[in-house]
Amino acid sequence: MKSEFLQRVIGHIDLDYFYAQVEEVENPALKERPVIVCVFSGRTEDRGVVSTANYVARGFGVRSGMPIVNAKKLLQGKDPAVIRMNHEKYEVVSTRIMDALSEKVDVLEPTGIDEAFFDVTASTSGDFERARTAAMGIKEAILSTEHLTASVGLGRSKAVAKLGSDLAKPGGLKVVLPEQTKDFLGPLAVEKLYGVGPKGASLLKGAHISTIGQLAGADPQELEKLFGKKLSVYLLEASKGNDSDPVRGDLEPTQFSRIVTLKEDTTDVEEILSQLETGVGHVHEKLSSSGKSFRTLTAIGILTDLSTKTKSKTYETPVSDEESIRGGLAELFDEMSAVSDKQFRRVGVRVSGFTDARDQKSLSDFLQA
DNA sequence: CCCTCGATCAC
DNA sequence: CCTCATATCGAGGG
Repeated sequence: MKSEFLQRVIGHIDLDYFYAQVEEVENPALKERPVIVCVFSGRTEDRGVVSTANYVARGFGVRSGMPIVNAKKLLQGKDPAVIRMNHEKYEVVSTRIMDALSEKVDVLEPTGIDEAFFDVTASTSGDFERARTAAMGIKEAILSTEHLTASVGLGRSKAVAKLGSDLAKPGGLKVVLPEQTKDFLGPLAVEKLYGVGPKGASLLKGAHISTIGQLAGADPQELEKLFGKKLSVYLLEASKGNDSDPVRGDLEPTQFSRIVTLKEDTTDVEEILSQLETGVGHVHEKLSSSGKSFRTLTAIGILTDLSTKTKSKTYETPVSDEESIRGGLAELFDEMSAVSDKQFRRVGVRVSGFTDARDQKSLSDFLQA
């Protein structure tokens, strides 16, 4: 209970250019070369995007999300290493690191395969210098055990910590003391703030808000008109480093999904279901391995113009078998294609509305009814 | 309160 | 030219 009145000490850790760095560790000769780890769509030989590029490749202008073809142009004659993404491999490394990390902090909240928030308020008694030492130890441990570099930010809130690790990249440590928070955040561009993407940034620009400092001084009423209740309140808090969302170590996934790119655009439901079969298997496997059942099934379609259509159904009672997924999807895609005759480019499946053992219907519930 | 759907974010 | 996975919000309808 002693941490009850302490100012929080929050960290954010980000493994640098993770997928590409894992490949470098496995094959150190790659370090001198541009490396791009790619997701191939399977449409044609070279279609797809760059998932992660090492800093050598970034030096030539390559960015993640960039079509592979474009990246290759930028790396013409630069001896690039083009590597197919191997998610399983990165998952193993990530799990090892996250497990070790969870031993070194009070609370760890992974937010992706290569990043996590952590809380060290209690173990440092709220002292940022002790937290700095802990963070250096964490970076050192990852370097010596996995040969990987990471960037870390420390601050009094998640938004501050995240911003810190971002500015510390690659390989650095940024400590924002509570009393420095305002000066640190003030001059930064709003789009740097966690939760502000392209759409939000452009809305803010329209309101003549371009720095986090300006956001902090914005009229709450006006912000609410632009962003709604929840988000406007969050933005205002985060811009002052006062976002209060806690670091949670106990988060369970609430959905599993899989999207595949079709060999070619189509409206044919049979074809869609056939090509989505591996996706169904994947989602079903995730359900099995996590021991979850779901109630809501969603068919996802991404049309030729890249707009997204979804259609979902909720089962009366939780299910987890593959046939409920397959059969449900057939219905949903039939209904979807009946409404619009647009062609699908990518299709997917999502299960959500998990029920855990606590509120699972038990035999006694049935006997009572 | 529950369900459905689209949008946004960020990985 | 344009991958993939997840969480969250708000609107609209019941």
